[in-house]
Amino acid sequence: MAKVDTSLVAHLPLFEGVRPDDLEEILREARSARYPRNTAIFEQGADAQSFFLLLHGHVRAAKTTPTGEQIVVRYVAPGETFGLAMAIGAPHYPATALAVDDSVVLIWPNSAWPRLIDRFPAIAANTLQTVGARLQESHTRILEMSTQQVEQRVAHALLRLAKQSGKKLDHGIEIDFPISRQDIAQMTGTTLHTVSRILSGWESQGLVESGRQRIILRDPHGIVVLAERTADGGSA
Amino acid sequence: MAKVDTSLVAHLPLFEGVRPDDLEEILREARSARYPRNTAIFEQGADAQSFFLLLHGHVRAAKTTPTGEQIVVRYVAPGETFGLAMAIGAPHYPATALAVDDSVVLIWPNSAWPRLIDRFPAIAANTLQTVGARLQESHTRILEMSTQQVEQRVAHALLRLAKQSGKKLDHGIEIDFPISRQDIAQMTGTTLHTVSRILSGWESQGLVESGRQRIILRDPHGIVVLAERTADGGSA
DNA sequence: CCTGGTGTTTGCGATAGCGCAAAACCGGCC
DNA sequence: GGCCGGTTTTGCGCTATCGCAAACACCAGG
Repeated sequence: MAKVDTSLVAHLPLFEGVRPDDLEEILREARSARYPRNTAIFEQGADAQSFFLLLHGHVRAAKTTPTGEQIVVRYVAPGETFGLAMAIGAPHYPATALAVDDSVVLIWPNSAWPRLIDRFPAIAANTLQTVGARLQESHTRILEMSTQQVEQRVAHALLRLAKQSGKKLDHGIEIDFPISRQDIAQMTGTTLHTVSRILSGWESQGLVESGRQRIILRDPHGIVVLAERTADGGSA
Repeated sequence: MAKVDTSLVAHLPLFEGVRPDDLEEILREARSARYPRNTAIFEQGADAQSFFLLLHGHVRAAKTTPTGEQIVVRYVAPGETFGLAMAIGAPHYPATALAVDDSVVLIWPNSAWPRLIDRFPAIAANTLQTVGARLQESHTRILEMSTQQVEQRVAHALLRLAKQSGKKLDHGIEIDFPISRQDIAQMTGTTLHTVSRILSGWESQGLVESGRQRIILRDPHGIVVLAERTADGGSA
């Protein structure tokens, strides 16, 4: 197994405040693995045995109900951790992680966690911050679902994706991994049909350009405007 | 200011793994305060200067949109922490905290936080667990809002409240603080009108008994059944 | 080049729940 | 004991969005 260069990960929030030689020790406890597109990294409900740091690619974390409906909890971008079940005291993974693109991850056994935070308290503090940030995002999402209509929610979702994983183009921003109408529906609490209708509408207004599992924001600012619309159409 | 007896708080999750004499030192850094019913403890957007531990009473954390709509993020029960903005790296409180009942809290200045987690790493770990638990709850809530209809969401909300803050009665469980239809609407992403209709319906079926800011679950099991209903009425 | 399969578009009816409005209720305060 | 303000109840029309169904488009593989 190839050794991971510390310089690749030293700047990540997770390791802020960790000394370089400590970092080397930390990385020695991890192994790396590659997951091809559309393979599962772990399944919801499985015993949580490891936690992960995404190096390359994109991972979708999704939760499934007993009746089979799914929601997307989040998309993981390179540099972010996921599968932190142990850190937050859960014995099982609360969601399923799927590589939506060929992905490379670092994997630590859960048994390493107590030792890590004991020796490097900064890691606990950093993790607390990122989990806290995710909590805030969740609350924002709940707020949106409670108070906004579908079109605005979709707009917000796309803007967040563009910010997190957007590739700047000559004219516009492309979301940098395969994402379907269904995925967006599962992020915003609606159906793929409604998402499709909305995107079609936006496309005819030149706001976006999209196709099979591919979305380009041609007019990000226009989408921001949509996202912030109060609710009254405003079409004089 | 009266000194806080360590035995009152020693068993709380926050202090798990902290030695009794350390605990005393920790408590010395806090002051306590009393907030009468319906007074604000802090406002959304204000500089986060302190974090809190609720000793008695009940606190509602709510988020407001720019346009004035509100959602209830959670109800804080005695023994729980709130206002952890600093711990999660936020310079401002992301929500407003209101004492919904006469409440007593311990208050630490944020400046104490770095020192605390430095000297007592268990506190960081414990906080990570509770924040993680809240994150999971948020995800569950998002899942519910995405996949269930209003009646089921209200059922789930009441059950959670009953579990967290229910007072056992001879026959039924009473939610132990004043809560209005509007509050429940803001927890479930609906309107007070719809909540009122639902509770009226349940009342006529003997499932609940309720009045002004007061709810008693007379048949908790019946509500569980409702909460788990797939969606098809089933009235054949 | 053809074919299968997944993802997308679109039409059309059905409806859960909203939004507004008005009335009834309730509890505490003066 | 009566008044006042917040809370709750209820009616009624409306509409955003779902749900189903069918037709399409596109990519990958053979």
